[in-house]
Amino acid sequence: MEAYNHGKLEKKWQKLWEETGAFHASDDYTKEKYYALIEFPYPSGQGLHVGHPRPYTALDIVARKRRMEGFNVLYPMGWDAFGLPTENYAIKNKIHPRIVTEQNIKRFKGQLQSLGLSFDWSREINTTDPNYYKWTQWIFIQLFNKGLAYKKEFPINWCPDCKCGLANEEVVNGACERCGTEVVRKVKNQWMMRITDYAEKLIKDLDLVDYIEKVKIQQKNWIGRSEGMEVDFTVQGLTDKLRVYTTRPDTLFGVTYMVISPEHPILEQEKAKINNYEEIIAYREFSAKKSDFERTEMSKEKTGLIVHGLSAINPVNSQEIPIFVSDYVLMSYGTGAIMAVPGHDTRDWEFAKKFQLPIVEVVAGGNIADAAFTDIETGSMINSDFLNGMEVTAAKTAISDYLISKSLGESKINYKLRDWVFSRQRYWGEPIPLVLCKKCGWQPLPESQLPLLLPDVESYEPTDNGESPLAKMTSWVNTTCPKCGGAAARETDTMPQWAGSSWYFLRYTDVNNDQALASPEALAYWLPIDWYNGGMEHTTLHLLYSRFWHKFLYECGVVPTQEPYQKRTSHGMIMGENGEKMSKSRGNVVNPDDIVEEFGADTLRIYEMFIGDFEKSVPWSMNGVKGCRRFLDRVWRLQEIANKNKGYSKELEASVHKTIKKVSNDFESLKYNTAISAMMSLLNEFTDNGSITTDEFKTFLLLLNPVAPHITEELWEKLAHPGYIFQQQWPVWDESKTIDDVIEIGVQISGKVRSTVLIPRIAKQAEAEKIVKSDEKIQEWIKDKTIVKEIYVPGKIYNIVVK
RNA sequence: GCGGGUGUGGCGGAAUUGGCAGACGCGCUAGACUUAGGAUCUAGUGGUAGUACCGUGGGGGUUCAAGUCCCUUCACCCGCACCA
Repeated sequence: MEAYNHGKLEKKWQKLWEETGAFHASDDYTKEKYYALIEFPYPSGQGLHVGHPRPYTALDIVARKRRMEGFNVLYPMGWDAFGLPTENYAIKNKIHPRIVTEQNIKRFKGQLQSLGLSFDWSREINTTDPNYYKWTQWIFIQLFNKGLAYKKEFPINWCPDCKCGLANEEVVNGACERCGTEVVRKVKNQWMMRITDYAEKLIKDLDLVDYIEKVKIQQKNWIGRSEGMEVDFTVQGLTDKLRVYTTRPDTLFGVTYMVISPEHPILEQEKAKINNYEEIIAYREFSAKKSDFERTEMSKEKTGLIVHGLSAINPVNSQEIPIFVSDYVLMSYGTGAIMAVPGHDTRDWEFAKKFQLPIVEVVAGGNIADAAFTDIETGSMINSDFLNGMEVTAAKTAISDYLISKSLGESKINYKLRDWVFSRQRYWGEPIPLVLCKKCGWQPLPESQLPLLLPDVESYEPTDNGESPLAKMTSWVNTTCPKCGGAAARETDTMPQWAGSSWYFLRYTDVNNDQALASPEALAYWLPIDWYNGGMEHTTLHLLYSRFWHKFLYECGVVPTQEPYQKRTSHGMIMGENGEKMSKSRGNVVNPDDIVEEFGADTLRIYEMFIGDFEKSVPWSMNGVKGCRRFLDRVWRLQEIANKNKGYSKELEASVHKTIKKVSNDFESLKYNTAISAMMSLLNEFTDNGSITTDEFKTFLLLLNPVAPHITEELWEKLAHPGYIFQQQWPVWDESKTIDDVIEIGVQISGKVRSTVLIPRIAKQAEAEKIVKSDEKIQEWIKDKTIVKEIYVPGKIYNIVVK
């Protein structure tokens, strides 16, 4: 028997798969389809990380199994190639980002192909390809035409190092997600996406899909829906009311002051009446200078000051109350003004303590001298006139009805979700296909002028004044208005990286279409994506953005489904051997190329699937890799004990059927580790048995094939089975054969296992009792004891309680 | 602070409805074969003081029976963070 030469054999089969187009999805729309998708990678300069193959292999297993089950499978791959790291690298090394991207993709693709992943490479896409981003631009124009893309003066998160604006989602702990620099506020004129219009649908339609629960919860938390009321407070001497948002209208009688945000417009409007206006402006500037991080840090200590000259009237008890300015009230949420109920809101309580404001108890049940009582489950209303004695929920309804009937307020739903800042002042992104005409305003390019190509520039370095590098290209910027033909200027900001990834899964269905982003037939056939796997870090960014675009395209009649992804799962990270995150600086990075070279792709694939719970982070283990290689060596040596007999032998039949069942089920439910352990166990039985039939060997190879496609293909060929293994049928199990007639059950004495007995699975109480009591050990245990009770659970346990 | 999650051998991890805790793999120990072994094979491997007892973060409870259910408590991880 020749040795298991993984290098030679893996290349051989990869070449054959490629030449025969083995994994190309068919355009035969009459077959039952299956669309499996993994998040396409950003082709970074570092090359593939051992974390990448984990999800790719997991869905490769599903894709390969589905093909064997007769489905027409689409399992595509592409490149999310716009983005900052490439641009930064290009600037540093004076190479055009396009060249850098090409090089990186070449490397990534070679690495992925060496893993034997069954991607349909004929459908490869690249977000930086003009034929692709033509449609990204086209979608942008549709959004613009429907008023969902708009330009706005907006204080954005600005990274002084990247010289670029960031979306809220890209700011982590007040620092830039990419480079870690502290983010500052900067007011800029930005393109925005009205994702907030879809807030309700983005929450509600989670009911239509099968996502792992934590993804749904995170999305809901991020959108942050809250139900409450807007209530009008009269300001002394003004006709305009001061409107607040509250989720606790029931505590209205406990309001002892109001707080408005330092940016609240009333301050500007009524500055004549405000005696300490200068002081307030100084406070506003002080707050504005604080970074997000400082704001968070300082949350322990409330700051602010009273607005002299303005006071408000509580609409339910006509009490006059002071108005304060404080930056704990945000202009960007609700109305930028709150009614303060220090007795029942922690922040108001802290503020009231600091400024020695009265604290009134309106919900009995807590101790408001020590802390605000915020519980809404227990407690009843006091000091609240007609609400007294009611439970909180009842009081909410009563006060709402009252306020609405008196036109003092109205019900209101608020969301934490903000509109999506869509502009980037960077070169390496999709140009925004709009021009600004002095006469006609912002005008979209006609479709015939798409794609609007990213021009070659002399220098693509970001500018210090915060403008895109494209702004320097006057010959490109100056153009004519598509509407009136007059002089106009192009938008010079580019789109964020999230743009290209918000719809890429649509393009895979019909990659070469130049009439539409994909044909309606292709979309109708392939959508929705049956199984989408990706990282948890994309739950609030990519997943939300792409669902938003998809919903928009659904309303435009472009796509046939409300939701893009039917099922979403998520994988855990692979950590370094020392349990820390893999990074160059920690020196614990494992390069997949080295593993493929030394042990083979099949070993790497098995290892990454066997390493642990797919959803959890796990440390890398070189010894674990070796163990998986040993397993494949033993699989290879099965040749030595294979005989020519057909069918399953009596000794192994039950185990084979059980293993088919376990592996089939586990592959469907993210339990790749136990599927592999089941195959290892079967292999152990095979070797213990000393001989296996052709059919036992065949079944084993078929089960292993999705995980270890190369070695199984080779052994299939060596055994002279007809065809290729990837064309075979997935094995089926006979349920009746998985059930043993005689089983071993534990026998307990007073709840402790003292012996085991072999017993017919369907044995009745009397029969079981006879078998159990003839067991020597048990006889010893029950000797001289009184049997109090006997419990027999067929197939499980026999318990004798003695005294 | 809020939301979500996790605690099981030396390590990664298994354990349908409560029903033999530790599958499978690593590591370790002994032996075999070897000039040699980081190869392969065989046997063993939760702890302890060897027929027993103790063991699933800690404490309490329900039950004939608890890793699994209930109460309580601790530790760690992830996400959000003044969202009224």
